[in-house]
Amino acid sequence: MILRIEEGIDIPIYQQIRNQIIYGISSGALEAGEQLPTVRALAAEIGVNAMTISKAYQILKAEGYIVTERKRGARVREKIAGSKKLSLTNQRELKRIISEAKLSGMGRADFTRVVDRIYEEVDS
Amino acid sequence: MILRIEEGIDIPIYQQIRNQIIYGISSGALEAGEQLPTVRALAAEIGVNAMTISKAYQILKAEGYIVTERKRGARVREKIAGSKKLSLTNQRELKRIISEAKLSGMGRADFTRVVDRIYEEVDS
Amino acid sequence: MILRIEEGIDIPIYQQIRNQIIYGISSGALEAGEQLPTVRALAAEIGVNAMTISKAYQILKAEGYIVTERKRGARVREKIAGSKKLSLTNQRELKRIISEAKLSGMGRADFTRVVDRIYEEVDS
Amino acid sequence: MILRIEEGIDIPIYQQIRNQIIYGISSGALEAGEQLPTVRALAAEIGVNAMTISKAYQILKAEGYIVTERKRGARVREKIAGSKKLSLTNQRELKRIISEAKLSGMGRADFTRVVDRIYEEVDS
DNA sequence: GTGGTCTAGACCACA
DNA sequence: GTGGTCTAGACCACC
Repeated sequence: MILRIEEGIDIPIYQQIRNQIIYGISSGALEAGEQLPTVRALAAEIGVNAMTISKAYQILKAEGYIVTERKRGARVREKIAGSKKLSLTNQRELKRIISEAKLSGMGRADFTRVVDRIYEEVDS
Repeated sequence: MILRIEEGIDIPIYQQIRNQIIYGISSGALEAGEQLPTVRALAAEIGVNAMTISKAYQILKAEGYIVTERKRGARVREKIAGSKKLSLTNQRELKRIISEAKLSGMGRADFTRVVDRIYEEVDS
Repeated sequence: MILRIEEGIDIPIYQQIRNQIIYGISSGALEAGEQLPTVRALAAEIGVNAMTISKAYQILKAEGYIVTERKRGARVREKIAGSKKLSLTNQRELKRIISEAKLSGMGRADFTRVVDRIYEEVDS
Repeated sequence: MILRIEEGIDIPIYQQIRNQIIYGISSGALEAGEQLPTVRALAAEIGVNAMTISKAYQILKAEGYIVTERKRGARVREKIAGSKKLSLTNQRELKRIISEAKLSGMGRADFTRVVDRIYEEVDS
């Protein structure tokens, strides 16, 4: 599991970390119950402050994706609660993306093809 | 064509305006070549600073969605460049959304159903 | 609206601030839409670091009690979403409190009396 | 009397043990004068460090819920001091919970209903 | 001038 | 040795 942080982009580092870990869980690269790197270790590895990692972990914890315990560190949650719905924020984002896709000339079939490709990537 | 600015949400106002205009073009509410309100008129209408509108228009122009001419103001571009591809940013966002959807228990069919619903909304 | 931070207690400062603001909203001391102190002003007033206040505001924002905007600062949300249920955490806490109350000799009526008293305090 | 330690929750293990024993006494599962398991036995049973159990017992002793005697181990106290009042800490917690309940749209009757339900659970 | 992000330190409770 | 909290600074985007 390798995290890559992009610099020339305006997504906060802690969000990028949060997103990458979600990719990892979703794709199976991180298994249920699997141990995550310690805050300090991950901070050293990607060269950021420990608080930045801590913030990412706290978000993931608040969202129900991981659990953290004092002595044991952070682990992927065994059972992640499934609402089976997109958040309002994600619905809004998806609408924006689809609007832009349509303006770029992509039809519904083209878009679905992209979705399928990503699904396979994530659905290893 | 009515612009609705949501407050209590983290998207900058100029981005919201940019997005809404894209929805408008995508859905046909704004036609190719159609005149957009002047910066000052739109600023007055939705009660924000003129600089904010100006910034939104500049972005839309840089992205190739509108053209601005001296004295005549801004118009929707006649032929919007069709790359038929998602931008890297949008691909990344879509991947994030799909990852979260999958973790929430949505299968590929569930997701495609949401896409279809939004497509119809935008494609009205 | 005065915030009082207690020191000899192991509740994190940002939590205490979060709680006090919730008391304020619940009791009506803080009205819907009312402006909260700026992060820096409140930090100076109670003598803590600005990040500590910021963290409290972010929690309140994530919980849907307040909204924050770049230029306008933080305000009490106009319509606070009502689940009409206690969180699991609060149910667990309430169970613990009731157990301890019972062991101290309080009957159900005694406990209800305390609840009523607090309700009036909060329900000004 | 079975102790269940929940993981993925922010309450320290020694506190969870302390709370569960209080539930037990309150509900009658543990009777006055009843012998508690030895520190080592309980530690082995639920798979935690003996120090953790010891800390829980020390707290319960300091709070007056149990007594410890040389050689004989720990027992539930015969007569638990009945102040018939909530501790200041519990009053504060209850106030917080009621404030949150009220903001979630629960009226006093709704809250009392929850209290009643828990009372029956604890009062079995 | 606002909230948001980030750093480089520090101390603490838990186990 | 872990995550959690806190400080005192700094810079940034937004408006």
